Amino acid sequence: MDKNYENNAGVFKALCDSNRLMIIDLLKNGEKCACNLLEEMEISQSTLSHHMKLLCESGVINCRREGKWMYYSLSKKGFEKVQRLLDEIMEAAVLLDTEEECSCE
Amino acid sequence: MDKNYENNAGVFKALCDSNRLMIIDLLKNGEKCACNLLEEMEISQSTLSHHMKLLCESGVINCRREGKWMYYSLSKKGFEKVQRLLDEIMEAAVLLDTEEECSCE
DNA sequence: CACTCATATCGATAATTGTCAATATGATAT
DNA sequence: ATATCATATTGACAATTATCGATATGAGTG
Repeated sequence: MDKNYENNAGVFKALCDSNRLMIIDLLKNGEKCACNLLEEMEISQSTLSHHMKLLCESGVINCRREGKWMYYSLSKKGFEKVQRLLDEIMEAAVLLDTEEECSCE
Repeated sequence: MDKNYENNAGVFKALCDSNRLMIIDLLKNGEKCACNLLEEMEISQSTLSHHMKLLCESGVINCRREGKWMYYSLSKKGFEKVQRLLDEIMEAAVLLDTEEECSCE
């Protein structure tokens, strides 16, 4: 149980950083080399490498090496997993939006 | 652009903590009072309150006050927003899973 | 082999986040 | 008004994460 919460949280962690979302966005048009990503972002090479590692480990991004270069692409499987996670939450749920938004502040 | 990444990251941040996922899970069967949630979790009252604030602000949870009590429930709208975010990522994307999982490690 | 290039890892630091105990607030009841 | 109960906020601290520069690794090249 608790293990599962931890695991699932890990998947969402991959998506909760703005730089990582930008990386995902940059990959929407297809596979890119790490060096291309680096050019388009204002972060250091080691920081990019760190984010790529996280993204790959969480499964939402695929990578493959080609000689010196690393190529990254979005993982259909990975994102489907995230969707399934969300679906699980929603489907089992009694979702009753009260008329208004959260009324307390 | 950058603003948007930041905003979207915020939505996923709500889901990237195991205690918050547990709270969401506990709310699957319907609205619950903060005090009930507190009974079922091993965190302090102030910590729960902090998480509830985050969850409400991100929009995935509704709250309403009834006298002294706060009642929380999952927000259909909120989760649909998260799904839409994910869809945006996936739909625009050229998702090409290479035959195998990430081959580098 | 030595050299270069692309990427990964390490170690340190800064920033953010989770947590708690203590206290404040706001509602109800006496 | 005072007391009590449920929740929120505050302030402090611990844990985690993002970031960087420096260095290591590993692949290609001369």
